[in-house]
Amino acid sequence: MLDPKYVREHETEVRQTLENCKSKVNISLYLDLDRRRRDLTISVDKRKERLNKASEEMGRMKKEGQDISAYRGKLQELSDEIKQMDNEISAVEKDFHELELQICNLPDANVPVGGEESNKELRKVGELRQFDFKPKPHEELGAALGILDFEKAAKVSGARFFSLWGLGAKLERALTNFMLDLHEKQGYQELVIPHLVNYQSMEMSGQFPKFIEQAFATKEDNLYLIPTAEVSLANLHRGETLPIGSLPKKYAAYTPCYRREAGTYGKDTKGLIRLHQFNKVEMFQFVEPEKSAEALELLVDNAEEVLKLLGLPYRVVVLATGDKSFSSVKTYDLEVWVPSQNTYREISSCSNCTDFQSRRGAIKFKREGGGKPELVHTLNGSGLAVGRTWLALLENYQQADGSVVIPEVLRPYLGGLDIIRPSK
RNA sequence: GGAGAGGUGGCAGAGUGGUCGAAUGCGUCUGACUCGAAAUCAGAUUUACGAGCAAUCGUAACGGGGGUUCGAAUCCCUCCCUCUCCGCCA
Repeated sequence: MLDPKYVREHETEVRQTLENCKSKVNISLYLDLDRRRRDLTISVDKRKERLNKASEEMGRMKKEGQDISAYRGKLQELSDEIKQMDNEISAVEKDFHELELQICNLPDANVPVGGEESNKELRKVGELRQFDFKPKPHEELGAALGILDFEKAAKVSGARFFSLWGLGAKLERALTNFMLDLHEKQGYQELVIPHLVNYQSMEMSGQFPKFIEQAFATKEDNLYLIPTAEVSLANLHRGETLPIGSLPKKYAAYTPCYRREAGTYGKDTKGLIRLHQFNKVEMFQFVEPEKSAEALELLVDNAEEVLKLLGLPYRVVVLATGDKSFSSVKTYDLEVWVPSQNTYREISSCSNCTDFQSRRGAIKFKREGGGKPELVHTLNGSGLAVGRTWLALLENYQQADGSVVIPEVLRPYLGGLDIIRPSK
């Protein structure tokens, strides 16, 4: 959510930046509703003042023992008028709020303008391995190794679900533990948090109302399965004023993520790339406003560290205005090399949401010398999507015979195992 | 799932129709006293929106929403949440 005052005072700039995001929000209507809301408030407040004064007077008279029965009902008309105006204001505010929820965060000035095609690669890290055989896709490798099975998962749940077996499951757990341990060293507190959240939480983090069709929902309880731990983490401090000394707050949590993937029929139908349920380790930060830009760079660094230690080649991309996340001012994607597809695929997304989420969730802090509470800035980043890490590892570390070498850093998490071989 | 209790300011805790945005205590901050500190004394101490250059003023908020009334923290309806006991359960 944007600051209405800011939109009011920077109309031209807001219009331009939203245009760059291909946001179709009617800013004229927004400003008009904002104006009406304020005009109505001014005139109803004047009436309320009159009513309050008169009511107080009656209270005083009654206390002095005077008979006020003659006045009873005299203020009815004014009271009714106020009620009517309040209703009108509510209606205007409802429209305004509905509109304001559709506006994405304004992109940072140095974010490239345009759609997906304008995303800008910043750097490539790690050597691409030269295979002396044709690298197999992970779904083939996994199936042959007996550690990955989509058919059985489909029997249980349907398309876009997976199951891991034996060392495959252990590898998933090893990766998760490795990531969480690393993030702890990087200063993140490990949390376990709800996977089912209420509407308000989805709205606060920016999922709703725009992406409501992408969420799995429970019919009876009005709860939603999280598409990312970001939702739960962002909402932990909703409505709180955090002590300045407690910032920055850095959290890491491992959760499954659930996505309906509506509108992606036919895309990435094979393998672990796109699923209704996958595991992810997520990092989240609450920071002081002036520190969020730098915090984003460090956050990306923290995510990159996982890939570096695992020895997986990747590249860093800054997303263009039309491709960045709805709530963010700037988003970096980390893309891991997938040999069988001969391309890089997203494995982490790191965003600075500035005060966009904290405004929706009223998350504030107070500065040292006192003063008004200010909104904190929030940042989120995957560290990493575990399933995609699993597949990248299989593909990048495969050998001609179909076995997979385990990177050094992961071996302690697998009881010293150095290679996954086909079971006989 | 059954029965009951309760949700008030940073915390504790009064307040059952009328100057109640809210007693009191604790905490916090400022000042006095002190070489300094403790103790003591005095004062201050919510947030949002709006008007104003500003001082300031207005409105709203006692879990959320609705109702009764000139007037609601207080009465009524409804939803949510928390706690206790019983049952069930990983």
